[in-house]
Amino acid sequence: MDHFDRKICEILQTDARRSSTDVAAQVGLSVSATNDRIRRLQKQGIITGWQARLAPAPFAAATCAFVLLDLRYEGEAEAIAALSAHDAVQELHHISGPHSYLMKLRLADTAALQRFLSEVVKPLPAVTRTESIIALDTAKETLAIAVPTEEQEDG
Amino acid sequence: MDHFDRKICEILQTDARRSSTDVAAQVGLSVSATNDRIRRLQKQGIITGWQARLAPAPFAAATCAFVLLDLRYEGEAEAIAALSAHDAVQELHHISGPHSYLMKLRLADTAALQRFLSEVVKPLPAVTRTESIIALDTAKETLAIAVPTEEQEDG
DNA sequence: GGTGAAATCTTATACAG
DNA sequence: CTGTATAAGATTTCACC
Repeated sequence: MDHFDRKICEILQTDARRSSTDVAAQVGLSVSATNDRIRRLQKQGIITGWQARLAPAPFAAATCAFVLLDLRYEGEAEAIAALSAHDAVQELHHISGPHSYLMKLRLADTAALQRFLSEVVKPLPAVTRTESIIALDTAKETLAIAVPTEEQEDG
Repeated sequence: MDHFDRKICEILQTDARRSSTDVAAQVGLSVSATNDRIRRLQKQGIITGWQARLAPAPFAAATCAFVLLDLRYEGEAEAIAALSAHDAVQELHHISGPHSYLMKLRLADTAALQRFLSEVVKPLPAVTRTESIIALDTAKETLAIAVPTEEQEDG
């Protein structure tokens, strides 16, 4: 993980379809060295995947909601596995504070949220309570992380 | 937006680097038709971007936190713009319920969170109160949305 | 580690059917 | 939309530093 790797990651995070020729020119390495590094970054698990971002609206996923979950210990693992398997569930975090988990959902509308809660979440025996928060508007939504330009003590 | 478009989106959401030849073979169209569709999907704003997913740990972004923000109306827009500009801020949603906004952060550690709150969030005049939630463990984290196989009344 | 160039493979464009 | 042809461009491989 040197300066070149970070620059490659930064470029590909923004535009995964940039050609190696292009990336090579921007980072100041040869095409073959750049390709080697991209392959190595994938193998090391630093680049974990390549995805096209899709607009939610055309796929009936315009409504974003967060659900705070209270869980009892018995059945917790099963509940988390079941929820993670749903493709309406975009995020599922075990959290600090009074609630157990925070779940982010993408659904067609509030009716679909109601259906998801009553048909998927409520039937899980571990779930004792839920608290839903609707996202009225989203100012920012990305998985991109900051790629520092200077060296760090990680990786 | 027909069956072919949805299948193309589904494939590219999972692997943005799949070659057109590959995608064409999987959806059952010619390479030229597939390329035309990919270009059209981008132009229509259905495919909004291409990104490499990066592992947070090697970039000192291993800590994920959610911050509930209470804002007063004056200066709200400026505060949201300022927070959105930060690359530690991955998500920023205007939400229903007692709090105004929900913000998702990725930072090196809790010390960095403390610094972000005191140096970036607290100085914003619109912010009246914050409540931080630390993600102890993340079971699922994706921006992928469900691509229904059947026709829908959207787009 | 890196380079550069040839060989191979992929993609883009255009057009006939 | 399919299929083909051609041109442009990308990737891989390899000899060499």
